Amino acid sequence: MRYRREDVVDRALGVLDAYGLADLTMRRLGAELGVQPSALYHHFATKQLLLAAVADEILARGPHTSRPDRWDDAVALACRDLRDAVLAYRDGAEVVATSSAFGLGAAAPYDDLVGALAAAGLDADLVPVAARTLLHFVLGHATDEQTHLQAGSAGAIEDDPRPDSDFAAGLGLVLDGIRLRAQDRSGIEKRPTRPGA
Amino acid sequence: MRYRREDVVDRALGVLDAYGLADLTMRRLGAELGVQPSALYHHFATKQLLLAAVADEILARGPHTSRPDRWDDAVALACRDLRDAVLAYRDGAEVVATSSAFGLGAAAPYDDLVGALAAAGLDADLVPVAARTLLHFVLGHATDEQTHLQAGSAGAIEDDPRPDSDFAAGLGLVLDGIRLRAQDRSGIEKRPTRPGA
DNA sequence: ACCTGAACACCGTTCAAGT
DNA sequence: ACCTGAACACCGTTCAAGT
Repeated sequence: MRYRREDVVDRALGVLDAYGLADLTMRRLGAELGVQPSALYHHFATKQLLLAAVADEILARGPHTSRPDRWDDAVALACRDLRDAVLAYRDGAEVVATSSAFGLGAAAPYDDLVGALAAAGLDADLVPVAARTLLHFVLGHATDEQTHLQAGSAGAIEDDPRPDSDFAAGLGLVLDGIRLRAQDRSGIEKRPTRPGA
Repeated sequence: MRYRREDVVDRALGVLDAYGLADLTMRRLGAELGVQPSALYHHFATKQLLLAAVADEILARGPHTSRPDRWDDAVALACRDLRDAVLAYRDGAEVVATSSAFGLGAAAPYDDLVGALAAAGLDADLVPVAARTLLHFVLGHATDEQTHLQAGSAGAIEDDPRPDSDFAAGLGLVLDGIRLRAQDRSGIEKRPTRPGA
């Protein structure tokens, strides 16, 4: 059987979701495709590049909500989309975070955020800072969530399941910090930051 | 030669700083100590628990600045201390972040932040949210920095070296978001959030 | 273009046995 | 209490050779 890049990535997603990142090995993936591990190196020079392609595919398969007019709503939705995308696959957050850190893939969310932040009227050198701060929060939060999920199912750790409101609250925190520096600060008056908002 | 837990951790720190996390293997560490790899399992049940002890030691060796009176200064300094601690060892941020995510160690920074945030007069259930948001930012930022550092020295990626001001700017963002929710909001008026502060 | 087969240089972990 | 020696079940990657 002969495969193309996209077939390999598709099967890698399947192995990832079914067995987790630790079991997504070149040998395991080869066996799953009925092929020698060495055959995979015809499609990807290294495992790291395979994982970058997997990360990009996770993001491509995630939701791409149409951006609302208000810049802060657009930023919040970009974060939601990213979160939903990585939570859809087991260990998805870690795969995306690692590829993103190595600069080998997962550039789309950063570009999305920079685009959405452009309308905020921020100081130019604050845009990348804000984008990366949001990225660290979303991916860090999702990684924690998925780590505790499998740790809980393995019975290793006894821990509270962080609710979805936890994400919203943390995002609101960072978003308000950005709003304070934005030219258009209408979001702060419009949305009280005290509980009950 | 016979070793105790602390000797093993100390040598692990040395291997980590000299060769990086990827080369910190049980076999390598055993060789470095002049001992069979299996001997390490007398001190640590798994490699993960060894790494948790390494993470705790990295944090213990880091700075522990005395906390100022203002709650927001105390929070900022706790973040600085954490950052300085993990940056002092190669791949320190990743080691601490991983152990922290697995809940096997590195609990001190979270407790520090919760302690410093207690004086902010936040809604009770916002304190853990704020603490984790800060943790995600500090460790995510430091991990990025260290990843790009070794990627740059390996010549793999060409990337801007993010300056130290980048960290301060991101921290200011999150901190302002917390200040907005604090009972004592004097920090917002006292410290203009626009550039030139 | 895509794959096989075999090899190289490794991993974490277990376990009986030694001192 | 701490370690050895040997094994088990794996890794990522390379490379000549096949079709």
